Amino acid sequence: MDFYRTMGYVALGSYMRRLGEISQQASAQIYQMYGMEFEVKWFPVFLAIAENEFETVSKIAEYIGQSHVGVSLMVKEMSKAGLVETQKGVTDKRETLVKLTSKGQLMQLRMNELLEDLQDTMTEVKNECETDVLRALMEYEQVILRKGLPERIKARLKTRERNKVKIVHLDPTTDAHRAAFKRINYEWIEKYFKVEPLDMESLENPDTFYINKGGLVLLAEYQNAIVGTSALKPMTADSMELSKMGVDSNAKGLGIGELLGQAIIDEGKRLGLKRLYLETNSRLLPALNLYQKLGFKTVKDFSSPYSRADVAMELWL
Amino acid sequence: MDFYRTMGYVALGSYMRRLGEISQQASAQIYQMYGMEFEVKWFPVFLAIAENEFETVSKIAEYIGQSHVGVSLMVKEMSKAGLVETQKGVTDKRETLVKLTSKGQLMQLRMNELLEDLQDTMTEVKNECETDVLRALMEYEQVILRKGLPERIKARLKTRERNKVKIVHLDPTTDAHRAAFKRINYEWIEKYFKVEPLDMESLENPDTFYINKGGLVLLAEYQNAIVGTSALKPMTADSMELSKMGVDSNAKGLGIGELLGQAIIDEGKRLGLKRLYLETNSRLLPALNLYQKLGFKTVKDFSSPYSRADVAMELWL
DNA sequence: ATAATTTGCGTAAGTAATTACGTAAATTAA
DNA sequence: TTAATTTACGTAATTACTTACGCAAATTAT
Repeated sequence: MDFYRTMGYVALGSYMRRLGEISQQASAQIYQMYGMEFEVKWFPVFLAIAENEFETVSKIAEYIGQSHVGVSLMVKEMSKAGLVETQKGVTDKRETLVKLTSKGQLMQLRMNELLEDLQDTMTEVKNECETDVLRALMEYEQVILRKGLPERIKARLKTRERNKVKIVHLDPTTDAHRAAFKRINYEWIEKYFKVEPLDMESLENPDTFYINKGGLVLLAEYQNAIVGTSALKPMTADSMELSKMGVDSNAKGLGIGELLGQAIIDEGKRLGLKRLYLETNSRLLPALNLYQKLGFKTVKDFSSPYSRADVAMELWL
Repeated sequence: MDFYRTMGYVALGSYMRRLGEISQQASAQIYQMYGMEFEVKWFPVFLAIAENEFETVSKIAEYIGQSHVGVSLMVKEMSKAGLVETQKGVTDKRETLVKLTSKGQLMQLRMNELLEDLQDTMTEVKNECETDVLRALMEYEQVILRKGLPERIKARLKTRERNKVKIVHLDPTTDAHRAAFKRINYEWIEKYFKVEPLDMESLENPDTFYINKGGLVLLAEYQNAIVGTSALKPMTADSMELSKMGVDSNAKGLGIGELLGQAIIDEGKRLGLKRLYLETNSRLLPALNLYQKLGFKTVKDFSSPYSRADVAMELWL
């Protein structure tokens, strides 16, 4: 068990299972000591039947938290051992009602003796421990029931992956850059709208359309692939238009849009701009939320060369 | 899980196992989230190999506390998945040395990221709990390692069973009594010594030999069977000789000898005796210990009609 | 040096559970 | 009332281990 102890909380699950298995082996020995021909695994099923006579298979299963199949098999075994007997339900003919036989009742008497002694023994163990294991386990169960481990770790995974995203300037001489810029933007435009002539012109020629005019195109690189784009095109001396903001559908959820947006704002500040402007569509809710989060405010009156634009926003730097 | 919680410490083992299983299911989800094609059960084996390159199967098994067969099978699976590779030992040709492949090393990098995040997550969980589960579990393990549950419960079982033993007077008209008196005493006399004429006379006729002379024969009854005997035979007006103290070999360990001895002493007091006397043999160590425990002291000079008698003891009431 | 024992590992079989799936009865919807 | 869905349960297959056992290499005893 040394391994599990050095691994600490990380291997808590395995450690618990292992300790549990050891305890169950001890239980087998104890049953033997008490002269009981009784399998450890029957214990919860047996107690459930002993408590409520004429339980059904599925009620027992639910009560003890095991599958109905497992209960069904165990009832069969216990039946063979002469401890329980079954009969079909009267009102509901699908049910299998289970009750103790007289032999089972004798076993129950012996079991009660064992449980009494075990209770005392466990109290002894408990008193030798500083902390109350059972309480600790029950509390732990409550905590991970409230919010499971996968859910808890998700946020950490996201920030970890987001940190791996690099923002780079589009290099017009790199084919992979040009291809990704086209692919990612055609993807979302075709999904929601129609590709317009201006789209084709800008996506095919990022150099002449953005960069040579004093603007820029930023790309998000993740795992050796380009997964996000955004562009700035000069409007006046101290303002530019943000556009072509797109994230690869396989890379959604990492917050890449936010990274790109923040990088664009930083670039704007670096270039000494006073204002960023953008046009988008009211159907693109995640985009609207992102722009709002970045600090953009809606502009009322505007006209656009794009037919899909029905919302305009600006950000004063 | 309600069942396990209401059962409390009695079902602690099952409860731990169940919680562990739930945690392991969560682990499977987490691996998937991290994009790892990795089975939960590989975890300890994988870490063992990652820590020490070129571990042997049995060293891994010992380290993680599983059977070497299990490790062998998992190494096979992981080998198939391309994570590890094996080679036969050079100095010891029986050994199978295991190390990570380059794919395994990549997996290890990802695993390290996961473990780092999991570490943080578990710290978060730990902080939400009042009591430290891991500490509690480790403490519990220590306590039951020091003295296991079967050992702890044994004493309680013994007193419970001893309380079921009834001491009764031999009834000469009851065949079962006479038969048991003979059987139990012949058993130990034949095992250690030789049956003497006086044995036969007394064992065949407990009425004329003991009871009609003012003495008595006590029997220990347990589970509807006679499992122990002892007799008192008058010597003088206020002293009697204790003899024929025997316990069925199947009922040893319950302390029946002590019960019989104490009952004999009580009878002696009730009859107003001043002294109990007995003869035994120095080879019968458990018997000597019992008599000493009951308060008998060795008598130096004595003569006995039994050839096996080489020790005499007395108790002043 | 030879024999006996121990050690390392793997195959086969067993165990205690599970999930997948099928059947029949009961319940709900149309 | 008929059809669709849900529920109760069992068989079969699967999983994640275990123990039993056997072989071969290494070590120890004679």
